Order: sequence, then C-alpha cells, then structure tokens
Amino acid sequence: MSDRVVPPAARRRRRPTKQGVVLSAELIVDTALRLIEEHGADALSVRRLGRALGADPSSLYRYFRDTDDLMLAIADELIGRALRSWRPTGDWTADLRELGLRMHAGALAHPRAAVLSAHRVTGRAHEIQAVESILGVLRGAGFPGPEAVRIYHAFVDQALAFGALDSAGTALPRAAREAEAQVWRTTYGRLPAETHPHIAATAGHLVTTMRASSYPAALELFLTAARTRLERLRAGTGDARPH
Amino acid sequence: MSDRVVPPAARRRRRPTKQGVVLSAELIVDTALRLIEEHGADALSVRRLGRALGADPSSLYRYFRDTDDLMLAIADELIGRALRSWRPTGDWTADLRELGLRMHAGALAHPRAAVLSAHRVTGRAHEIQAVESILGVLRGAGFPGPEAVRIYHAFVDQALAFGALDSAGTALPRAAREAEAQVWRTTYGRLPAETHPHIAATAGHLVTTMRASSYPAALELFLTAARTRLERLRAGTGDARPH
DNA sequence: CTCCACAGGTCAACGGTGTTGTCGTAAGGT
DNA sequence: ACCTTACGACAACACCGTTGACCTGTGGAG
Repeated sequence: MSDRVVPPAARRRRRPTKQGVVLSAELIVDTALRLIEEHGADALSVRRLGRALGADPSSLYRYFRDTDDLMLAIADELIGRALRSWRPTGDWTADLRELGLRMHAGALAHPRAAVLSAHRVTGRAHEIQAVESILGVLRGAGFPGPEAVRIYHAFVDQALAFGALDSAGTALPRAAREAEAQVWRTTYGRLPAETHPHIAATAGHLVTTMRASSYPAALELFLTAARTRLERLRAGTGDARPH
Repeated sequence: MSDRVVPPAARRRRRPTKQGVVLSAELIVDTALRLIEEHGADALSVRRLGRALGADPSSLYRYFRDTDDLMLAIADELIGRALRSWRPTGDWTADLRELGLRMHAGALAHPRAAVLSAHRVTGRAHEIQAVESILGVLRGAGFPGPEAVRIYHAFVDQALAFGALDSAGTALPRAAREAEAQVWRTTYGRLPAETHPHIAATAGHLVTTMRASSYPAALELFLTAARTRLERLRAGTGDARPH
C-alpha cells in the first residue's frame, strides 16, 4: 500500500499527534538516530520509534513506505554528516586517511544503518560528492585514470566493509560481546604449545589486539601499498603489480 | 534456561521426532545452511528450521542455547569447509593469497550465512585451526609476534569484511541489482565535466570496474604492504610505519 | 466565513518472531 | 524389569512489521 506515503510536495497539514507532537520526515530520522545512539541498535523498531516520538507506530507509514525506506533515509543523512566539514589539504595520504577514518567512524556511530546501507549505491547527492572528492585526491596524487578508479574502488569498499563489520560487532547484545572477550581470554589464551604453537606463542598479543577494530591498521597498510604503487608508476615501470 | 541444553558428552537417547527424524547438532547446522542457501537469510528462523527438520521449534533448544549459539555453529562449519583441503606451500605470499581467496570464495558460496556470521568469534575447532594456520604462515615469514598478530587481525577482518560486503551485494533481489548497475551507467556516466571533473574523466572505467568485487585488488595491495613492512623490519629499522 | 476534501493520526488485527515452563514418554543403564 | 532422565511436544508470552478501516480537524476554495 504505497499510496499511504504522501510525497513531500503534497504535504500541507501539520496535525499534531495525541501527545502533541508534530511529525515530519526529518523529526523521524533524527529521533531514530538518537534512539540508536542512546539505547543501542536493538532499540530501533517501528513500535519503539513511535513510542519515542509520542505517536502511533502506524503513523510512520505516512512518511516512509517501510522500514527499509526509513533506513535509506537514515543512511543518506549519515553520509552527509560524516563528510560535511571535510576539506582536502593537498597531502593525498593524509586526505585519504582522514576520509577513511571519517567514513568508518560514521558507520560505527550508527551500526544498524551502516550494516544495511554499506552495499547500496544510492546515486544521491552526498554519495556523488564523496566519489568526486576521493577520485580527485587520487588523480591529484598522480594516479592515472584506470589506476585511480581501481584504488578508489578498493578504498571505498574497504572503508564500507570494515565499517559494516565493526558495526555488526558493536550492535551485538552486551552478553554476546562479553562472551567474545571471554573466548579470546580463555579458549585462545590457554591452548597448549604442543598442539597450537603459534597461538600459544602470541596469546598475550592476541587477547589485547583482537578486541579493537583492525581498520586503522588495515588503512595504514592500504596507504603504504598505494604509495608503493605510485612510486613504481613514477619510476616508469608500467607494471606495478607483484607477479 | 541454559540447563536445557545437554552437553554432547551426556547425550544418549536418539529418540526420533513425531515425523521420524533423528535430530543432532550436525543435522541442524546442515539444514540451516541449506535453508539459508535456498531461501535467503530471512528464511532462517527457529520455527522455519523446525518445520524443515520435521521437529517442533522448541526441540532445537535442546541442542543450542539460543539462535546466537546456532549462528556460531554455522559460522564455524563455514570456516571448516573453506579451509578443509588447504596446505601451506612455504611461499608465505602465495599462502596468504590462497587463504584470503578461499575465505572470500567461501563467503560468496553462502552469501546469506556469511553476512550473518562474519563478525563473530566462535572459539570452535575450525576457527582455532584457521587462526593457527595463518599465524603460522606469518611467523614463518619472519614477522615477530606482535607484528604477526596485527597483520593477522587486519588480514582476517579484511577477508571477512569483503566477503560479507560482496555477499550482501549478490543477495540483493535481481531488480535492485539491475537498478544499481543502471545508477552507475546513467547517473555517474553522465555527470558534466564542469561540476564533476574527476568522475567525468574516469566515467568509462567507473562503470566497468565497479561491478566486480574489489577484493582481489585489495588483497594484492595488502600483500604489497605486508612485504614492504617485512623488508623494513629486515633492514633493521624498528619503525616500519609511515609517519 | 463557511464548507468539505482529504492528509494524516489512530485503532485493531494478522501473521510472523524468539523463547520458556511444563508435561509425557521411551530409551538406556543397572 | 525398573527407574531415571534425555528430549520431543505443546501452549503461552511478549515482541515484531505491516495494513485496512475509521475518524478528525485543517487549510484552501468559493
């Protein structure tokens, strides 16, 4: 029943809910984000969102076709917020690092939205702006077109993929998260050296390293590789790929 | 109510269900994987799984504490299948490449399961074996303990993250996938050079490059960076990090 | 200034979900 | 042959997204 949603242009009445709240798409998106932030990803359901807004759950269907539609609106808002104040500095490595960290942080701030929207191409204004910016940094650094596109693709996917991965981790119920830490401490921390020599030899590092996100490390490795590639390109060897 | 689950050692009775099926943890996991493959991740619910097995939904709680417990078992089974026949060759770069591609391929083979389980630490047999193998390759290559762990973490997360990302893409309904391709062709392919010079300059490459997975490229970049790091370590400079 | 179309809020209901307390029964060990 | 108990079945609970029907008061037209 998609005629339930009235296109923004046709909206005119601002009738308040029983509890005196005047709804709008913006208010709903903002409230949803606040709900996720304050009470965790599990707190976002149509019913809870309705309660938080002071409105009947079914009212939301006057503004969004279904929950997926709502999630996309949230994702769009997220992209906007993440890159709102970014400006290139001219140092391509620093610029890429900053962009990557911002995208990752933006995803982590709103786990559920990140998981749902990571694999989507929206073709909307914010996304287009991001593509243009990143390609600009790479081409400005000296990567020729095809190479810039290849690196762009890997870079964006890495940021989105790690964002979604780490988001899924933070979206876990608290009990499950503690269980994971426990697994590293007890299961992996106590394997005998005879059967699992490498795990036993690095157990201490495993326990401490595995609880944080590996994105910063992966990003640094990415930047290292990109710089290596650029150097080989400048050195004139057409083939920068390891065989 | 965790005393509902009987530890494997204490199991003795093989009482069939009303429909004549003899349950077991293995049968449940296999059926869950089949269900996910055939009907999508949304098709996996305790009730549907029970129906597919020919058993009451609540029977599953004799084998798994909750759905999360079941997901971990599924994830571990996937890891096991992916690495079943892998053997190290002694060439650490080639070994890592092979491991990465296998994990990624394994995720793509079970897209819906991969999306659900990519971010979990199972602490079960297959996963432990995988950790030991990868750490073995890295330490064998000459990476000292802490560095090996850091690289291990980034490597595994990258394989899992890209696996989940690409899986999510293939799991989309056909209509949505075609819509995405359309977006690249029309929206991005037709932006004017005045407003979006970098996109316009690389439009052709964008359209062709963006439809394939970027994991192979990202993996090569990763290996390049790892080799660079190792060389710097061997050269004796303690700090292998770009400043 | 009145009128009335209809945007939009509300209500009730449907069919789904994970999970648990309880009970009956048959399989195994003794 | 007996007893214990593993384990399958059932019913119930509280939640979920979604929709059809209803009602109300707002804002533009005359």
